[in-house]
Amino acid sequence: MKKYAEYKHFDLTEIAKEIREFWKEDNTFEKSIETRKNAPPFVFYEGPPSANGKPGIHHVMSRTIKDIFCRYKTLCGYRVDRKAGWDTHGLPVEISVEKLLGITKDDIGEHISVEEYNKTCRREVMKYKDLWGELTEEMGYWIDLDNPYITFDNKYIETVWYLLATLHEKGLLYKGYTIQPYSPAAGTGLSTHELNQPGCYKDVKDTSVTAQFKVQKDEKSQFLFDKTDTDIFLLAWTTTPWTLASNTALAVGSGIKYAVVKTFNQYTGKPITVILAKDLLHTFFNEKNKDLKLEDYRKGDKNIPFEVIAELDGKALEGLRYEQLIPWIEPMGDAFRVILGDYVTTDEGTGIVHIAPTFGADDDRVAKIAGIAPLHLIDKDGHKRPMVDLSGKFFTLEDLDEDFIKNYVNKDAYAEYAGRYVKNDYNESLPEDAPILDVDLAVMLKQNNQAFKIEKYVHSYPHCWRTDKPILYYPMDSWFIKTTDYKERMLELNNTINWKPSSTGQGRFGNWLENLVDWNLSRSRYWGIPLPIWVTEDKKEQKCIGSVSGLKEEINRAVEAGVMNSNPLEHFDPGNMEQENYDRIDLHRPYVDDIVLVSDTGKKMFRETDLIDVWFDSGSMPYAQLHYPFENKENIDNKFPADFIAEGVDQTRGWFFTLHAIATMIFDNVAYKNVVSNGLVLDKEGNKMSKRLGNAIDPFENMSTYGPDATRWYMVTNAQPWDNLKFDPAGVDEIRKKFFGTLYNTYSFFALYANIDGFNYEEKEIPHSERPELDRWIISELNTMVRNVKTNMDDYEPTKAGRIIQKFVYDYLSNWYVRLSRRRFWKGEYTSDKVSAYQTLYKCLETVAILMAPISPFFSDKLFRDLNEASGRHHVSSVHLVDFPKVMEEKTDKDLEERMQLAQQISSQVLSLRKKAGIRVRQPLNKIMIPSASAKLKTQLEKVEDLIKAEVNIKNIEFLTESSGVLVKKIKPNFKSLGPKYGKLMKQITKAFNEMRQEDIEKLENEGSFTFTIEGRQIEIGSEDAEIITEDIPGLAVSTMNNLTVALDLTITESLKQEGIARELINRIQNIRKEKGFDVTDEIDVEILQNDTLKNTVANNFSYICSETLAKNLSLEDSLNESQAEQIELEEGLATMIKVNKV
RNA sequence: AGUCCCGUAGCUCAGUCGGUUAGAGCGCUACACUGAUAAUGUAGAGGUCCGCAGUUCAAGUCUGCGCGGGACUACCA
Repeated sequence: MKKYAEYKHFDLTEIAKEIREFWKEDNTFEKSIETRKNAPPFVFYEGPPSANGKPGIHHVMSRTIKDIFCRYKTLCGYRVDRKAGWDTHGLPVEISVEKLLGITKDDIGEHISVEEYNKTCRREVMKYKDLWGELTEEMGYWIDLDNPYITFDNKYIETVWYLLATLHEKGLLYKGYTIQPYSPAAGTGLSTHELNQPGCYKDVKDTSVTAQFKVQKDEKSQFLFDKTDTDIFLLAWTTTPWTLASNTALAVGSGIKYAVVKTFNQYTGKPITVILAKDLLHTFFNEKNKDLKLEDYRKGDKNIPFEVIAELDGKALEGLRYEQLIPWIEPMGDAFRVILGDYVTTDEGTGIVHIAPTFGADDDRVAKIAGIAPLHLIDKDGHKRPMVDLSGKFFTLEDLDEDFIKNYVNKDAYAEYAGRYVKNDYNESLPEDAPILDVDLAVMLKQNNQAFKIEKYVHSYPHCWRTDKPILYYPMDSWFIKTTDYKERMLELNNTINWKPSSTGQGRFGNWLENLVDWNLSRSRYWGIPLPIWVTEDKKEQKCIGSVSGLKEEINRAVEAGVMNSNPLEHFDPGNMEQENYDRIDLHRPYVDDIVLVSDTGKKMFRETDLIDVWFDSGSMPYAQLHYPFENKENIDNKFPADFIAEGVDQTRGWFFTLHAIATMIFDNVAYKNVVSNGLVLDKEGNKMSKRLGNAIDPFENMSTYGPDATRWYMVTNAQPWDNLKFDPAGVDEIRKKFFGTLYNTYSFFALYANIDGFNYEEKEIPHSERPELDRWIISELNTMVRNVKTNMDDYEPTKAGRIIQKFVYDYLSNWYVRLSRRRFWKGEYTSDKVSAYQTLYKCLETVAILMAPISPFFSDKLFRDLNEASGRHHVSSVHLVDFPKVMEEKTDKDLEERMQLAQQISSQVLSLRKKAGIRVRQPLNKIMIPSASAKLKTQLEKVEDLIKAEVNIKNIEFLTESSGVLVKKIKPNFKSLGPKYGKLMKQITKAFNEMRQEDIEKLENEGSFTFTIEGRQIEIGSEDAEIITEDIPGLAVSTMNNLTVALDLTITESLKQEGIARELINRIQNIRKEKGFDVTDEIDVEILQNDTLKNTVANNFSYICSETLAKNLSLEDSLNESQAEQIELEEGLATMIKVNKV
């Protein structure tokens, strides 16, 4: 006969190791997919991690979430394919390689060839692949690591190219510019990543100018001129005066109040009228001067009078036109208009913002929206340029296009400043005391009555980390995807996605979509997917390549045209999908850069040197992992869109977005139907984990200390996935001891007795109706649990599901069912009651094992296999291959659950009363009384009476239904029912309730209604409107909880006393049995040294004592041989000697 | 700066539709039990529900404004 495995000690780490090895041997993961081969698919996408960094504890978090639902859906009968993936491109890899090689970006192509550099990247990016593999295995994350998608693979790149070509065909790819940090000293653009290096932001002292922009007098501005007789100026502040020459607009805030102020220019003494934010008046005008008369002012006076002559909303200023401040160059398009800017504040400056679209990202954005032209120059090559060249100086006239100068440039005015560096830092040859452009411009404005205020201003400004020179925000060429064209559709589709939590979807993600800008695809780096776009030198013709075979054909044409000598893709065999074929080529730089194509008109075409944003790589994974459409074209419907994805909330604008954008633009579909975004894993103090602070948790160490199951269970049940998790190893240990320990104990208990009785689940199921109350109860709770776990798992709420399982195991199964059923397992013959107990407990353990399997895959499998090994109920090797339990609604019984709840509560109350009275539980007591019991309550309690009696060791339960005068009652208003009816009167009604006398309460009880008079109004209350509880029963110990009162009779009669002592005696005998190591089935002889108390006690409880202790003979003796006897004390002052021997 | 999340006992977290005694586990203290024993149970202490204002008969719960922690995005005259 097969036995249930029994263990000496409990070690979760050991269990995990054993099960892990078993899975390998058994191919359990493969089986879990194979056995569902023809089942409906549940599509899951793995967000690719980068193996360039070591995995951390937060990866255990997100992968646990992923694993849970994949395993759960497998149990529910779906086929869940899980392809791993690796993110291999991007800046982090490049930076780490630069560090490794001790080079900078500038060295690439100079001191090290691109070829060699990229080779290093390819190698480095997989540096920690093995470590990731270990983590995956040790934490029990089931994913197919043998066939991963890899973003640097040529097949992967080909699909990405296909997607880009599709976008190009739809006209969604275009070349534009963005304002990016640029270092003129280094001659290179900087990424935000580089800008965030420590020490990049430094305090600098700049000349700041509050400039006066002269309002044009026209129909629109007439209302302003009606109020004053001077010129009217809009005030705008800047810390970079050199950008004023590129100003093309002014922005005001629609919610900001502006003041129109009549005053004088402090430098020229001229009377002027200026407009600025009302809130900022005090920074420009001294409150002390407000009573000065305008007409008393003389040029040169220190105190300048001012008068607010009007106030208006920002909206009223919109559309005003003004004269160009520094009229050197004429813009090509609409300009010099007041527009609304969403980001305008009154924290600093004037509340009116100077807009130079060529030198500010925000400026560029609001100007585009308002249709304002940027100030462009045309250089000798015919290119549009900003006013500053790449070396950081104003363009010289020689470098500009002649026609352009003729038509747009005020040569005389500009000539004075052309060629000047905007920051002296950019020109090493300038002496320290060289004139500063900003200062010269300020002086010029001052003289022209265009400067309202000039001062030095200290602020923090980013510097280039390589040259230490200030950076410039500068327009750089970039390729864009016109995502804005699909904004509405993306929003629409987003509404169909089930976000967990929903706030991330509607809030963070929704808002992001609302404010969508075009996707900047360009990265001027080396290691990444090259942009497959070839352009003629005159920029007039483009080709976007969408496949390797397409590229091969184009090259062949180029070779024919004599543009290329040979075809580097010569050995590539179009149409052959073998990996080997694809490994013959390399689509990375520098090889693609060497490819020159020929245009339809016969011109040479060169590749645009940019790489694409790595986020496009990962966003393409639904298709690229399948090499779609080159392979898997037919079964894409089974793989797209995903039913479920999960990643950290930091991916909202990363992977979640790129998946969504590409799916919307190309497939007009969502990429995923359900998405869980989990929060951060912080240390136990709530700080971010970092290697620097030394507070990072090593996932391997944690899992080997506490076991992966405990780690996973802790992470899932401690906080909702989307809340940040404060990770405390002590909490993991608590889970290990409490949850898994309890479950292990419960199993051990079962195994111990099942093995003794030879229970193998061979008997027929005891019919539900024939099982005892307690069994039917736990089965009811079990089914309720299954239903609730299923509901929550279906709703992607693993935390709630886990907590429900926990509650069942602790409160219902261990603390109540097993504790109350213990006797049934070890007492008596192998009756049907015993079989029922075994079947019931077995069923509970088995079901719990299945329900917890997604969260704690190792322990659950161990538990399941130990059970199944002996019973053979399931013909599968693992818990992960069974079907999720069906809810048997017919076996749930709400009344039963409720009355067991009552039994627990009453037991707890009685135990508490015993405690207070100092009467131990072994001392039987006569009765408890429950007053004011409704008929329902009474029927309910009668069914659990025996349980309560046994649990708290009392003889009887009495129900007091009639209100005999002995009960002292208390009444409380039912706010929920009275509140809506009486509203404001509630305070007085509460008072009236408090003043009710015992007779009043009885009247309400007996007649079902009672009437108050409040403010002359008759208030009739019914029994629904009040809660009546018994506060006290004279002479008895009373406890009230949840409107239920229990009174305990503390009287101990002689016979109760004797019974109590008999129990003590039994207890001592049992102890001795145990001490002596008797088997639980051994029969014994007992001799006791008698005394008067014992004589009656034993006589009156003789058979009870014998049956409890398996005593064949029990005798009272006048003397005992002391050497074989033991001294026992039955209670304070009652001691004797006893001899216990095996028969 | 914007968007989002979080703030309840020493710690980690529940708290339904707003309903008057705010709960659990751990930890701490005291005890009980001893055929689950490296197990189990009971009781006790412990609260400015982050603050202020508002709505309401009634606010931990709803609204507004703050404070603190965190994330993402943008970096600003």
